[in-house]
Amino acid sequence: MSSKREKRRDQLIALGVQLFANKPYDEVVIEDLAAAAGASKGLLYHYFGSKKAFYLACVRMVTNRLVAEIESIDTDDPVGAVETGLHRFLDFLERHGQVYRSLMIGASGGDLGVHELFDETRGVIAAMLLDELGVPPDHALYRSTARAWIGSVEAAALDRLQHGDPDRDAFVSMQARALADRLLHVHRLDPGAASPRAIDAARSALSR
Amino acid sequence: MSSKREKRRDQLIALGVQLFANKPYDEVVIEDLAAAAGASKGLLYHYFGSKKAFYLACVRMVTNRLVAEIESIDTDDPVGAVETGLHRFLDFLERHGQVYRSLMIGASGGDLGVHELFDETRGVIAAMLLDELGVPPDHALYRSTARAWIGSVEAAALDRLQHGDPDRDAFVSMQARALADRLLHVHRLDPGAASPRAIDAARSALSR
DNA sequence: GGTCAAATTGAACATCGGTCAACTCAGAAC
DNA sequence: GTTCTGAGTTGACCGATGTTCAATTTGACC
Repeated sequence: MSSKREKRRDQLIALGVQLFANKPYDEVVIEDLAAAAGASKGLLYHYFGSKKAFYLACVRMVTNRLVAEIESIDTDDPVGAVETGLHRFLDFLERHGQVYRSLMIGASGGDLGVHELFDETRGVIAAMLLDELGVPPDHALYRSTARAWIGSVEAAALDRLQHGDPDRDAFVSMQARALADRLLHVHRLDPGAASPRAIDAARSALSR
Repeated sequence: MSSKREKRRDQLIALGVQLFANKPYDEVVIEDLAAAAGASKGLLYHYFGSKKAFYLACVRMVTNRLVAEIESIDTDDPVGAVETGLHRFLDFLERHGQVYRSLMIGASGGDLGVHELFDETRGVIAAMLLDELGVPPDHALYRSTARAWIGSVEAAALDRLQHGDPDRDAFVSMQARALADRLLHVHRLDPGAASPRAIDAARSALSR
């Protein structure tokens, strides 16, 4: 249930996302923003308190969308889950790539900066992955592996966005395979940490 | 040979790196910066033209240092080269981690933003890696693989910096192994693209 | 219709990046 | 030795813009 206040907030945020996608942070002037919203400058401060806070709210709107899409994947089949996760990430980038890049690039660091927010998002996704593996979230090797893999997916996806180069299926299969390789390697170092089901899934992903 | 002008420039940059490491971009005021340098505001504009340009110069100073350290690795032994590269990166983060993080986080995007600079740095390192493999730099699968791996190393290293968790040797061996796995997989998809020497090295890295 | 809290405004303020005309001064030119 | 020149340096000033706030409007509820 969204109150009238929340509706207005979301409406302003949606506009902000749109503006910040095309211009970097310090080229977006609050006054223009307010004008575009058909409101006054002061209103934005009433709702958000500061320009930085407003920007953060815009970023959170976008990252939330991504997390929601990944979260809604049903996890009966671990291998399939990873692959659809990758596909959804690519879809997400195709639709919101400009925004994603712009938001990640722009802005500055305060007490809680954009970087922290993106990092938190990666952490949430890593936690979902670890949970899927049946591994406690503080297991050092698996946590490191999850973060490494997520970092690699992000880097390669942005590279792909720029070059258009490895086609979707090749990309997905390469990344899925890389994850399986990494997981099996950690499993060799510390058998028993991950659930057998996850390990079997990794093995089956490699033998294709 | 550094002229007097370049000396002064570097001196100002060194101070900038120090300040930007502790405070985010928009909390560092040019006037304070000038005062700390024992100079006037106008001088900074004489040397750099804008605050953003000054910030970029500071970032470039740091990324150059990293590239130089990686570039100076002798590449007789591919496996050893990768491992020492990883070690140097960890060393670099241990010494300049605060700066690295702060600089990467701070600032906003203009015509040429910080993000572009960091991305360029990753591109340079990826190119060195591809060159080492004897692969043309525009080979899609290998380029994607290189970017993915570099992204994973960066993500995992920052994670390690935060948690202190996987010890150095485990970290290095995991990442080296992950690279070998990825390379061999691409090699299976497109044999003949990479130099046999590199592929042999990857094989030997896996059988340890 | 009255009341009160929330929404909204716009003028005033403060900060800070950027500009510029002037000054200093070391070293080249004569 | 004097003059000239150009770079280094300054600090006062300007304009843009984020932020504050007292005042006004709106709208829901009794």
